[in-house]
Amino acid sequence: MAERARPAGATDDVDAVTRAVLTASRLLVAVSARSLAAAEDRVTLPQFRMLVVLSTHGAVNLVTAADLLGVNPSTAMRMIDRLIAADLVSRGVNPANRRETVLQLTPDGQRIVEDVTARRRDEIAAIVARMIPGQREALVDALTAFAEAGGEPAAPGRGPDLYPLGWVDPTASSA
Amino acid sequence: MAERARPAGATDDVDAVTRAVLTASRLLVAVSARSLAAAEDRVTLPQFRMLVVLSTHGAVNLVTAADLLGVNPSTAMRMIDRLIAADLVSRGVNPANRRETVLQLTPDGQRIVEDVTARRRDEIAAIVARMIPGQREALVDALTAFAEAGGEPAAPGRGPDLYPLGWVDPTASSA
DNA sequence: CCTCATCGTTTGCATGATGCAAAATAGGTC
DNA sequence: GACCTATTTTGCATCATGCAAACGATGAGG
Repeated sequence: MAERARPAGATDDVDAVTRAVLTASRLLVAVSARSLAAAEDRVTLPQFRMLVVLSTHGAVNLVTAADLLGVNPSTAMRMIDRLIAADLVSRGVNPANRRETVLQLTPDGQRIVEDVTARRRDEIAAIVARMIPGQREALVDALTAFAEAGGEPAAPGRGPDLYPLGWVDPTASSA
Repeated sequence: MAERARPAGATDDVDAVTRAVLTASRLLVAVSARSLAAAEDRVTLPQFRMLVVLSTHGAVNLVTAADLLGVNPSTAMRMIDRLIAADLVSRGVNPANRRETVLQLTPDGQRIVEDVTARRRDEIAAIVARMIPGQREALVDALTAFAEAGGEPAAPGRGPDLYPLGWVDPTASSA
């Protein structure tokens, strides 16, 4: 819609950028999928997402974890059961409020998240390293402008950089 | 790994770009998630992925669809059953080879894919439209260089532009 | 023609993810 | 102590998933 409603000049402009964004998007998804692949024989994708949530938000109770994940508490409940059985998550009782549980990653669970995260960072860094320095600077500026236009907080070094991690791409398989 | 093994100068450079890429990545996932939301009360996410496959690859048989989706034929089988029940996909018999089926989108199925695709394009176009023209050009160049460094084919106008469409973001919900 | 290996589809079985609704449990109020 | 609320847990139903086996159609040799 947005592009169709304009004279040809501005249209082609926005359209070209959109196409470039979509292509880059495809690459990013492919990178993430590869990073994830390593962990997929230990946990399912939803389980990994739960690990990410616990990794970024530390000790939380069940409803909070469910909210952060955007799923029903009952779903989170059974997922946690399985993760505990796999020794990736621990469940304790909040001494201040005995009706709440306290969920936390075990060292094993922490390590899985770190491994995938590191792998993804490395893959992106490797791609970036193949660009010439001038392109790198330009990319930072361009992406920063894009993220700002899209209203995405620039995500400063907030810990171990966990972001859009844990997706599935429908078309990546067809590539 | 890749960054840790270098002196500080080059490291910070690559690191800054990596961070920018990850931020942009998060935005792109958020955009896709929003585009998908509209369709999620009609089909599940795996079902939508199947629709995308059928939309891009036209009439295919079951094993092909399963391969494109990266799932077991039995999984694809039952998914197709449900999509047929919802009148989003049709199943016929290949007259040339009666042991093969021919799967195709119904008009309804086609429309769902088109709606989500259009919504996503529009959202990205809207973001791009908020950037100043100079930034837009720079973004195209930068992303093109990035995609090339990552070995992603620049995806020319190959039809209705279907790409990384249909993911799930573990951290998007926590934003 | 009949038989057999093969390919594509389908079904059986088991596990995980998911949501809604209801039960059980713990905390706080009057 | 009765009552309301928040949290966890369980019951039930549906979808997604893979592996293995059964079924059905093709095509090649005999």
